[in-house]
Amino acid sequence: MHLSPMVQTFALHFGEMGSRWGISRTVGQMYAVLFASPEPMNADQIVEALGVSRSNVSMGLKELQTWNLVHLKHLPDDRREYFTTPDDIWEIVRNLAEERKKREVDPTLSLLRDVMMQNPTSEADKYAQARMGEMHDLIEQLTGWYDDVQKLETERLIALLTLGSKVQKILEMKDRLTLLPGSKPSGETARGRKEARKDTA
Amino acid sequence: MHLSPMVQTFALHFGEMGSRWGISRTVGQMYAVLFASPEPMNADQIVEALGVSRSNVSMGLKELQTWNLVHLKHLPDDRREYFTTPDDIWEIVRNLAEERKKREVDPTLSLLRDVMMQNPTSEADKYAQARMGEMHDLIEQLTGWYDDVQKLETERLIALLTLGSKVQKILEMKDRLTLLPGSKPSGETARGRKEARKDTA
DNA sequence: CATTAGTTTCAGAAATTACTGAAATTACAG
DNA sequence: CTGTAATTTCAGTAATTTCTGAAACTAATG
Repeated sequence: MHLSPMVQTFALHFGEMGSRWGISRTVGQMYAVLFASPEPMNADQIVEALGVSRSNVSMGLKELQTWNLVHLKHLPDDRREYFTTPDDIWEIVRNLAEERKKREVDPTLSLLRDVMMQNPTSEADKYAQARMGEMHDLIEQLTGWYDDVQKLETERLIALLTLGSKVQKILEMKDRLTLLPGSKPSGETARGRKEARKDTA
Repeated sequence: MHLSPMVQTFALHFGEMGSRWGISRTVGQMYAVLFASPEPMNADQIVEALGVSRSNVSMGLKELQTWNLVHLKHLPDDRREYFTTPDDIWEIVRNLAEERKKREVDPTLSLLRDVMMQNPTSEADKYAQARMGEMHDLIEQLTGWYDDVQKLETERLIALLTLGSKVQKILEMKDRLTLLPGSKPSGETARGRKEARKDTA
């Protein structure tokens, strides 16, 4: 590995983490190196940096591209391909979430929906089905929130996260205010959803 | 596999998903079976259900326990150990998140903090360090939100998620109201954070 | 259109991870 | 204690995943 100690530490750790999240160690390291590099890098520079085979880098880059985690660049008077990571780190998180949703969450939801259509052949199956219904609803709840929030610009998203559960306080406050003209309390929407669940189960 | 077609479908899919998230196929299947079972199950029942070796189940159960994903039960007049998954499915998500945070996020934060203390030996390192700083801040932002929200009871959490980005609307509304007495707009906290970032970079 | 730089593919090798059966351990009952 | 049921450990094997080098492909260059 021809890397400064700092980047090396980072790359090794990131590779380790990658391997716990379904990405191979080397691909994780490759991403770390690209992420930390001030300039776009070509495949040979990555080979140089990590001491792995050229073909391995080629495959890794291909994988990173399918995850939308790197951008392809071309430098003038150089026909090699250069790669970078997005400048806005939140974009990275968004792309990652988007891709995992597409690959893992959506198929799971679809399978759970299918199962909900079948009719159970035993008491145990009936229970299993109800349980899967719970899981289906939970995933929908989470992805619904995600879809909603995903659209926000980085600035707004950060504001929302910083707020965290303090929203509750503001909601109460809003309730106190809006209750005056006799409108519905804001907990309503959530409770409505919960009730819907029971019909399905 | 001695399972109803419904649970079998579920278990196979869940095993597949598990393997993409750093859990072995079999452990994923084991969890699916436990999750879908109306009654607590003992190790031999899982062996029976999935057709894997007894020792494999033993190890799998141990792993699930280290993740806090199963509860141990004892039935009267039976000294075998029985296992269940929590009734509240949100508890499962919480435990999972908690454990992953402990194992992956916290060490990463700690490493990033260490790197921030070092002094860079080159321009490239300087950039790398700034980049890691961005990552550090992002993770802290996310885990801060998580820590905050994690404490909420299931009901409240669902309400919050259902609200999603609509909070923004309410914030604006709140701003309009609280601006009257001349107090600060609520975007403040987030923007303050962002500025802090730049000092570090 | 031949040469060459750059990239990808792919079959087999290497490394890692998962699984098994046998032996060891634990923990309870008589 | 002794015997037995339940569980765990672990060394070896099987299966899977990752990685490599050689060959094939692609496309720009003179």
